[in-house]
Amino acid sequence: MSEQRIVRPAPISGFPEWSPRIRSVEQRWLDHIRRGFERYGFSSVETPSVEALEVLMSKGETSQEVYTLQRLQADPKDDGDARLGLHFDLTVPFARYVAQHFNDLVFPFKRYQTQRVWRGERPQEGRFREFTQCDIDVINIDQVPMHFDAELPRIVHEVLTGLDIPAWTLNINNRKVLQGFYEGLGIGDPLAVIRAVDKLHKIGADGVRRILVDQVGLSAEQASACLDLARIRGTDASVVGEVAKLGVSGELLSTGLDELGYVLDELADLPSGSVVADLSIARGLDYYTGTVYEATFDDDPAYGSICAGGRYEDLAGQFIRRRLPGVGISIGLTRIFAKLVAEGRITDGRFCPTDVLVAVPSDERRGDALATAAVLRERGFNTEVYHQAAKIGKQIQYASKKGIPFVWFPPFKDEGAHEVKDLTTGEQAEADPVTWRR
RNA sequence: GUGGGUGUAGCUCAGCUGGCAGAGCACCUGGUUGUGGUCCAGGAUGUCGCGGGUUCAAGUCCCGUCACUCACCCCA
Repeated sequence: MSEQRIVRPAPISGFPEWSPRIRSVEQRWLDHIRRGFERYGFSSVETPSVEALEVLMSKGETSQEVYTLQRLQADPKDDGDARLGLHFDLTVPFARYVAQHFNDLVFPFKRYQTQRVWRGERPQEGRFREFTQCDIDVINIDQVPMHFDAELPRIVHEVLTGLDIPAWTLNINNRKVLQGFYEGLGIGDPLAVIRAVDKLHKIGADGVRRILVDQVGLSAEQASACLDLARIRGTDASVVGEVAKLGVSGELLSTGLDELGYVLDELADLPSGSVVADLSIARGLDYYTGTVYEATFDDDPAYGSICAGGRYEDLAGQFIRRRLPGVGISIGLTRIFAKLVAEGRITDGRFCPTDVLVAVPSDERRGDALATAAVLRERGFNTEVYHQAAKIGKQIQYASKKGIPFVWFPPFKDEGAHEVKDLTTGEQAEADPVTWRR
């Protein structure tokens, strides 16, 4: 042992990392999600991990905790580097991307983007500082057809259904309904109400009522009406009628109801209950202006949203003198995956992708082993060669620990035959590398 | 950012009212000559998070600090 001082390795809170066995499953998920997005013709885009701070902050007061980037050797007098921040979502970078590459894109531009994002908040169960989002967005010039508001949840439904995860529900609402309803009630600050109502599932009706009356300054009647709206939930377009029954009217409200009804009708063929209209969800104080989405696990809604998004009127418009509205939705891969990992439900991963380990009985036979491995690889088997001549038992043990299903023995003598051992059954038989089938 | 809890071997933890630092798992070697998983025997491993204080003596008590963790806030 050297005298060298060791740096103790320690986990960094909120920055998850997995063992190879778990990671292999995550990669499978990523492949699956990507295929799901491509089935609908979305293009892939990747943007840098960093954006100029003014881009990240562009939509006014950003509530997100942004990590900034700085060189260790930065000249204190030079504040140039502090102009960069790690992106906290993929929608804002995408809006910038669309504005910047406007001439090279075909509209409506449909893209998917799977990348890590960073938020400097205190980590907790299901809440990370570095995590992966799988985003799909559509941005178009001047207006985005409502078609997409329905297509995105359909894609997400397809993708998530293909993953072995606990039951979940995708809730849908429309900001115009909320805003129009509150305005119809004569409420001056609809955003404050939205923010309060968004907490309904967490603090309950009485808690929300208290905020609405005490902090937002609504009358008891107004607060009651807001709560009546928030209580509405339904699996089909009938919720539109229920909102109408509350007796509030307005142009924005009816536009919102038309949109919400349209989306629900378009999704009517999905299994009942997988997509639910929920007039309480609002998505905090984000940039959404129409449809909003939020999915949670049925048995643990407090775990947080596992999927979220919505329609935004003009995110890209801040970067270009064109009107570029969009609609998008994001799968919180890390949050979903981490829950299953924590519950010990990720059990079918492999430590390595190797199908066959070719044993090396002696240094003289090493060439045979390499040649055999080349043949197997050519035939599509993931093959590794044991790294040194060693006891056969050791080599088998290595394969066994790595979860490699087969160990291949090249002839130990010149006139001998190849043999394969199946580690799951323990059986061993003669085989020919050119014709062998697992 | 605010409040609570916890930091001892690679991992999970034990270590009572201060008195020579432990277990299980994992790891390495062996149980002879070309075969793993079981079993048996043996072995290596620690700035007790870091800094200070009290004491003859601190993993243990006190102060500070950092990290992790839980709740609030907020979100995927």
